[in-house]
Amino acid sequence: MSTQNSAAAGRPVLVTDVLRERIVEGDLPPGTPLRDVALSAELGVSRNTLREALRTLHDEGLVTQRLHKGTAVKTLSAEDVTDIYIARRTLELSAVDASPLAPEPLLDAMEAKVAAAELAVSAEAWDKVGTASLRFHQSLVALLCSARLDGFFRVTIAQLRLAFAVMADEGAFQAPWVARDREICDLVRGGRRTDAAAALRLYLDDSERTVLDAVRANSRTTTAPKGKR
Amino acid sequence: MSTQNSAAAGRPVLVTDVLRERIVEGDLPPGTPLRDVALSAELGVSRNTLREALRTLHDEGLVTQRLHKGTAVKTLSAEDVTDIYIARRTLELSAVDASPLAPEPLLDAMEAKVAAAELAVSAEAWDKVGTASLRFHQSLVALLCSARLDGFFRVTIAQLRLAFAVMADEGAFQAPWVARDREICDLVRGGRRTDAAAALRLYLDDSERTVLDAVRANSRTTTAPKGKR
DNA sequence: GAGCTGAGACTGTTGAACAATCTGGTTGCC
DNA sequence: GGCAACCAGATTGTTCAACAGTCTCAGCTC
Repeated sequence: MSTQNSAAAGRPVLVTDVLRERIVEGDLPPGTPLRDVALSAELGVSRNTLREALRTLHDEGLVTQRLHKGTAVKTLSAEDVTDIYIARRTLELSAVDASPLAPEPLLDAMEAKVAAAELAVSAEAWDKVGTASLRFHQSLVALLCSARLDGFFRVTIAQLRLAFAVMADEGAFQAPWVARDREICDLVRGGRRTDAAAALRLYLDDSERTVLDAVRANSRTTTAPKGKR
Repeated sequence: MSTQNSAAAGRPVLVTDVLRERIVEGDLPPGTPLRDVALSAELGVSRNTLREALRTLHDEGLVTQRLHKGTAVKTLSAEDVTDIYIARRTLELSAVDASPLAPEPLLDAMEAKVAAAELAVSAEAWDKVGTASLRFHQSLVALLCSARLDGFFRVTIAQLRLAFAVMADEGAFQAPWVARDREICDLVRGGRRTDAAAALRLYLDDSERTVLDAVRANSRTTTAPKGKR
């Protein structure tokens, strides 16, 4: 039902998309080895095409490749998380700073993302909330009007989802984040740049702490007690 | 003497490096078609390996790939240039802002890059000056202490060099930029963040204007007068 | 029980093959 | 003579089968 064959028969870009989806959705948890013979058979493409897809995912930082040891879904280290949050602070705070110059449609799009996240919360679709919230932050960065920064941020956020995948996302526990998204969004729309930046900075600090705790807890359970592999 | 064969026989990562070097150094000017059969023979690798290298370069934005039309060295548009300079402003200005928190060795490294650029100027090695100056800006972004931002900036700068490659880099014409690099570097080291940011902003504005003019002039000469392909 | 050895599995890379598509020139028609 | 259809060569996208190099682990020896 989940791992159907010939799901992506055809273009290699589709294979890449399928694998990326499975990875960021947590279907393939961090550490999972991606063996090309098995995967190429499962997806109905040749080994060469699959290897091209894996290389793209490697360039995006979603998998690790070691010579003659193959490919595996990347396990985020604590250093990775702090690195990612430096990038988030840099881009998102710059975006808030540049928000007065942003074209109106982009601000509308940003507001729409917050509304979507709030909708997911009220519908108690907890598995969708995290993604919806990240979409808001993506649309925040979009205020900078740089396709390159957008692309970089998208990849970075995808990597961050690797950490989310190992977190126990226990329902209503996520709702407060969306409320803070709304607060930041409204401050930006109201032109209160300094306040928005302050709120965003606190948000990112708290978020980083949460993710770091989860990653550290996960690294302990997967290395110390059980010598798995 | 220049296009030797078996120059990169071996690993595909080496093939990628060789091609990237040739592209950013202007050896392969923008628009040059990269035909895989010819290139794979020239570099002494198989077509499959070469195609993997081309895919990586595509992910880095150095070449364009269109279905059934193959790969060609990317020609930077005016939109690309403004996009790149938005990214430069975002990252470099953030770096200046974060410079008080940067570890001392990174500040030393930054100063060393400026010194290297000045050395190239006094040696009148004009072909090296542009690269040396960009290395200073790379080391400036390094103050942010994020490997991901470093990598993104490296790729972005490599794309910018596509524009440099089509510019007539006529010698001493480049020296003033290095002097301004020195000014910015000293302001950063002196802890005068605001002044450094102002100087950097003016620098980037002027630089963007120069590159934009060159790109626009180039696009006119390659489309309007001569219907060259 | 520690260290060596060999078999099997997997990866990295190659070369050849084939279908789909693009390009440029030629042919035929008006 | 001009224009459209068309055909052939070239190039790309993708697949397949093969082989050498490397890693892993079980079994053997001491």
